[in-house]
Amino acid sequence: MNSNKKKSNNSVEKLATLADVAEQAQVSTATVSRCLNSPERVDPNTRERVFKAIDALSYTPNFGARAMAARRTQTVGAVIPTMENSIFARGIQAFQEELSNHGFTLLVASSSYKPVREEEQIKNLIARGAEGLLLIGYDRNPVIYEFLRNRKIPVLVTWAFDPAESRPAIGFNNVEAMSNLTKKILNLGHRKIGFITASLQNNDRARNRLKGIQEAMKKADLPEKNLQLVQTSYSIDNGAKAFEKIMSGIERPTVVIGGNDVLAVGALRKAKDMGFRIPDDLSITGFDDIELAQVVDPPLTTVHVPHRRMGTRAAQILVSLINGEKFEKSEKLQTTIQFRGTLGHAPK
Amino acid sequence: MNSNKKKSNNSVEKLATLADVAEQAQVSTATVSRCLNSPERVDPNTRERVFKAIDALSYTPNFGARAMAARRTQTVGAVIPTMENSIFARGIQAFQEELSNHGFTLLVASSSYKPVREEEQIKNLIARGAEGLLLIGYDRNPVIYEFLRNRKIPVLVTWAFDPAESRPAIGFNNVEAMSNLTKKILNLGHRKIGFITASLQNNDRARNRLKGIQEAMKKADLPEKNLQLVQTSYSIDNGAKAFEKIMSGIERPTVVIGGNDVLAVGALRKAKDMGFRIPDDLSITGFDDIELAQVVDPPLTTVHVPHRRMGTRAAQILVSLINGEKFEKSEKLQTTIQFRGTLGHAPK
DNA sequence: AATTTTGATGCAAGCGCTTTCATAGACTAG
DNA sequence: CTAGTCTATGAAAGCGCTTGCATCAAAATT
Repeated sequence: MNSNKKKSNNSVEKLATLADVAEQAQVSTATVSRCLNSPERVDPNTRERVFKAIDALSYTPNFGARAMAARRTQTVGAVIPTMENSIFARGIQAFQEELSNHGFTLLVASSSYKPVREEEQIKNLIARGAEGLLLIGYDRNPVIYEFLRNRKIPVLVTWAFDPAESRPAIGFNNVEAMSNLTKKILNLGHRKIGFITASLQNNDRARNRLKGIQEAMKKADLPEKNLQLVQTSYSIDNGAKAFEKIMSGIERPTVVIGGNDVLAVGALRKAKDMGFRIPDDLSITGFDDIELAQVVDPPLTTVHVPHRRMGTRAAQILVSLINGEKFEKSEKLQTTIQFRGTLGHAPK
Repeated sequence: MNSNKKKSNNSVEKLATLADVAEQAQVSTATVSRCLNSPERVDPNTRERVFKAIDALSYTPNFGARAMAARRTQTVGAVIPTMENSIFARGIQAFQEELSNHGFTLLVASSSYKPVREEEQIKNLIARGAEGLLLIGYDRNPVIYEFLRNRKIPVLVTWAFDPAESRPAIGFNNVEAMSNLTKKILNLGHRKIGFITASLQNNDRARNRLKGIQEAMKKADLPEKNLQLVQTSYSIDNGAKAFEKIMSGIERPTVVIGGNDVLAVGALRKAKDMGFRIPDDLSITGFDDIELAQVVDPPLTTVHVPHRRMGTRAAQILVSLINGEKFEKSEKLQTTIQFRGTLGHAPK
């Protein structure tokens, strides 16, 4: 009741295509296509025949072909620095959920905090048809922004909000957030601060957090030398090592600020190992408020970031950007300080 | 020196295509294509012209078109239950790294532990041209396996290894791993066990871990009622709630086994809140050995899984499967018990 | 000098879809 | 009964690439 009409296609066992479905259902490919994309435009009887054929052949549309023909992919891309720890996980998850509410699919890639790799991944996502991009932070080669502009790909920056920048963004003001935290810290009598941060290069968020600390310190008339800085990459172990380094100095700080929770937790672990009582002998703070922060002992005082809200809203904005709607104004989310157990008064 | 040869394409500002590059570089599209795919086959001078043109037009190949024409995508897909916590992160990261050593790109999707969603995602990945699939655990609708077999898509199961199953897999034997842990636990004098697990439905890994416990208990002649079971979904809070539930019973266990680290950590937190001294009053164990396990206090005794090795090896196997090499034999990785601070003798 | 080999390139046929435009039939209205 | 309106469908022109085959000039071989 069927078989080789065109070429010898039953010997090689090729995949079913739209055309195969069409043949099986005795309709044109146009009709099959319509069944898939706007079923209401085809007669119920025909439709049923078509879907039967689709099932029979276990046909799946070829995304590439479809994208090419329709010139839309309903896909957006996101490049995040890492999937390894959960800093971005919650936000991205929410982003993805909201995206699928709007009929979009998310493609995620990670850059391992390497600009070159980020560039590759961006191109890769574009090649795969991403119609919009979610990027973390502002810092990147202007050439990339130019490239994206040429291709008219909307870009939304997240995890950061800088009033001085004009491109679309949703996030929080890293300077402000960290400055607020530092003020609290200073109010508790701390005068010497250690700061464990990710590499400041190519990372505006890290730089701005530092800036926040510096501003608060300046406002309190503390000299720069009262701030001890260690750059490392994000991991618990590195946090621990950095902490050791800071504490090996002659001028020990009374509080160690982690550039993020992962670093802070590493510092905390090491601090306990070294016999510090937290927060009596030493205070430690984090940034992000990821799961980790709640389960360490004592629980970590940290800057809470509304990750999920950020992700959800980011999806909405990006979708409207893709739909050509005008971009109004970058959105700033409020961070709050989540007081838990690791921040206390400076020891006498 | 250029402009509208064909159609009015300078008004509408379309994206540069292979043809545009070809025109600009005064060569055929075939040559441009070769420059991209096998540069050694084109004359260096020509090549240079072409690359100049590519730059000038900031051209990026269209992945869909390329995939369609070449019938290969150099892409593999992975569907993991969740990105939210880091259970799969390390393994997937390693998987991805090794994949790119082989020139493949990874597409990740998450199913939120929902079979239906997993099915969708699998189809989606296939539609996007995934040439092979990494899946977590064995349990899924046979129809899906059938579908995949029809399309000749190699599938590799990971995070599990079951000698009774024949399909390609790399992972660890969940029954065995948990049975070993349970033996240790029983050796320490524990007789009443609480087990907090993910839903057993559609989750062979969870079921097998339970089975491991049961087997060990049976071997020690303990009746089934000595095992108290709570099913919940993976999250720290749920772990805490489940713990509370277990402890609200009349017959309190002396040890609580977490189906994974996340659940265990939740239990640990709650246990401390409730005033239990760990491990003196109560023991707690986890499974996976993720970062979390090391930083809680006391650090969690858990089953260590060689995530990275699993990911790397999975990539190698999948690539060879895609290249049509015969599949030899599923690989079993050894888990070990990572003794830390939460497992002790049963209280007198 | 004649022939074969080699290397660089172009031509053109698809790959599997969507979509515009045309057509045919079934109704409705005048 | 004729003209006008819909509705359901099909024909066919691409979408942006790769690749087998053909071509041609230059290099190597006789």
